[in-house]
Amino acid sequence: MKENGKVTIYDISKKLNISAATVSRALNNNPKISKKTRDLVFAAAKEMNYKQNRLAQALKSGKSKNVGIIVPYINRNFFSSIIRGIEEELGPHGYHVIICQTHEQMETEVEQINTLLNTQVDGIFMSISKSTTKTDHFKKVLDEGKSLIFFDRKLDVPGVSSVVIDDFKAGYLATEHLISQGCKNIAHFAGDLNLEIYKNRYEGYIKALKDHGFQPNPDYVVTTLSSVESGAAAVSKIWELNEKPDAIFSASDYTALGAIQELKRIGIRIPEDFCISGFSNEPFTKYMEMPITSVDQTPLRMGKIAAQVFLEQVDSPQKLTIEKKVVLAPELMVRNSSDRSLHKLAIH
Amino acid sequence: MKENGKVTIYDISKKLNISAATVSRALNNNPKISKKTRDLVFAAAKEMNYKQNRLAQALKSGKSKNVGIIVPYINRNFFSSIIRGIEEELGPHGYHVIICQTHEQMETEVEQINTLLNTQVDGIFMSISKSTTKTDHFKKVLDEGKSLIFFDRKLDVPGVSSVVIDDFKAGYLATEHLISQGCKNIAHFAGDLNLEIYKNRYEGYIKALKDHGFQPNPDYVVTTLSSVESGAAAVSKIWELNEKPDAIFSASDYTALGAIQELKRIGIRIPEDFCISGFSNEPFTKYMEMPITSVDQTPLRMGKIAAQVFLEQVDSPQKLTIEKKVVLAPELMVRNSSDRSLHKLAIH
DNA sequence: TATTTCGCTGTAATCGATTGCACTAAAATA
DNA sequence: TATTTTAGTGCAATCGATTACAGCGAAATA
Repeated sequence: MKENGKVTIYDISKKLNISAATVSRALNNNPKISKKTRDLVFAAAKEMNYKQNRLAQALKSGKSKNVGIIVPYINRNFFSSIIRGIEEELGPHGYHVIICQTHEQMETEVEQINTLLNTQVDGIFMSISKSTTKTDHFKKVLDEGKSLIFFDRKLDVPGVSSVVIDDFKAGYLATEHLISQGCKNIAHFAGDLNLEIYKNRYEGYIKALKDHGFQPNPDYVVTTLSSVESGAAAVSKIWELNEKPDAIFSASDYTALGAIQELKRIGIRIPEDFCISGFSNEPFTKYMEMPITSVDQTPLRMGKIAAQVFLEQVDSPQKLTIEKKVVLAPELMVRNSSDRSLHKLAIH
Repeated sequence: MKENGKVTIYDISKKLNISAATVSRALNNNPKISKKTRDLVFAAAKEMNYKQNRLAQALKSGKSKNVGIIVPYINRNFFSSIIRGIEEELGPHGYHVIICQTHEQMETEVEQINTLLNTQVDGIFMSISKSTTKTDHFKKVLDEGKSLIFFDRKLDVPGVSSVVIDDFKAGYLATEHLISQGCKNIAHFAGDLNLEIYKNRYEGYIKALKDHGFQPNPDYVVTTLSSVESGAAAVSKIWELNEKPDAIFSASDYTALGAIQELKRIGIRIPEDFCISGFSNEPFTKYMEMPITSVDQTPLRMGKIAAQVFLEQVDSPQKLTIEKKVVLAPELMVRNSSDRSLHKLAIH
């Protein structure tokens, strides 16, 4: 009960007339300490309102029991859900999570990694920024003997584990679903193709078309930003084509929404005349009056699995040689924006 | 460049044949160190890839440059936006944010506070859980000389600062707006009235009614959970009344959405026959085909201001005596679900 | 020339907890 | 009774950085 509320093992040791070493051992339930002493120490610790100083422990042990999580923006549903998953899996193991944002800047990403390393985190989880091209800063993490785990957006770096969904398959499934609904001219609203995830979605789309005997049409592929406005603009663009599409597989729910709004505005009926699938299963997709078909990326699960990979690695002595790549299955949530079966029933 | 990549000031001091103290001073730009030595040290530090150990600094200085943020759930738009605001304001000052969840359990909240204190955070930001009734754990934080700042959901605890929006005013504004649209029988879908925020919204609602000559009707107040289902159920409930309401001020966007869905299902026209306002300005409210009127809580701003309050306190020596209470103005976002002016124009 | 001042650097303690090694007294064994 | 074992503790170094205090050589002053 000192002024600043800082009670240390030395305070306890003085009070009980024993050494600080004994207090430390007693608190850690070291079997070499007699039950009598241990009980005394615990009683005194409680009475004096002793709190262990995790900083001191961390300095001594070299393990801070903190991990860093780096994402472009915290307040995106996808990322905050992953963070939640990691926190919930790691919390019970005594870890705290430190959150950083990159704002999609590689420069900031490098900086964040450096400060996290300075803080002695035991590992780093991250989704790379859109502008990330170099990998030196990732290697630094490995050089320090800490594990690095990519989730969703990744780069191939030796020694770095990753947890992603199968974006290729997701693109394939969504496109195949649109085909199954009778769509013949399927457009794709792509994301930044420099990112692996968007490239894979695109390729899944292409493959599905080919597998079902459709010739991919480059005019049907529009690169968009993940925004409602961008989706509406992209619709205007493809609407200038002679042979207009009758479906869109969008790599983003926001562009899908913008597309739907624009299509309705120009009088297109969905899903009768036009089918749409988005991506990410953003909360709003299921709340719409016309719920939007989308691909669920199971972010909570993704976070939990990333955390499990981390835990395996910290416990293992040869952690750096293990490089675990987990690929999760995406789940297509079929909803009204692309589901003609409901509609047909209504017609009958 | 040792095995584990740990370079300390001692390594630099050995290499340059000077003392570690000099290295430390040089790195900290202590003016007592000659420029020559300083340059040598910086060069060596860079060459050896030296990284300061923030744990050691923290232990020595008593300042970890970490703050804790405790929220019920990370992946709620409102909370993740606040976290973002805090991170963006504190990051440039060298702070890291550690995130914890309570899952609305007071027990967990107490635990999280304890582990954060053990980790020697310099301050704690939090929104209390629904089940929080005691305040002992908050006092502990103050006893340790650290600042505690509530945002949104708070309790009155001496010495604890807070940043909230004026929920009373928000409730008043929303209700008054509904009145201005010609609604005569306005219901309220309330949240957990044990929480100050929901109580204030309710009271703002009551006051607005009275101020405009309406007699509050207890039958029109339904306590709901913040979910779509709960909103639909609440509509069913008020629809059993003889005199049915013609508007709802809902303390949650989710219940507002559920209400809209249910009202549409039973054939009520919105906003012609019925007006609705939600609360929180969840992202989906503006994306709906019938965008939902809602109260914006400006979470980003709230987070930034909370961070500013913290910064003022850590810099001030008598921080514990200052107890700052910031009340932000809410912003009513009027949208189609309650805006009859648009509708009238259409009729003309 | 003798003394004071100043600029720069080193010594050692400190933050709080942990742990290898040494030590003592009591118990077990010869 | 003499000796070994064992249980229980203490001493002191350590993790890495900071900082009060002391010290030393060179320049400035008397």
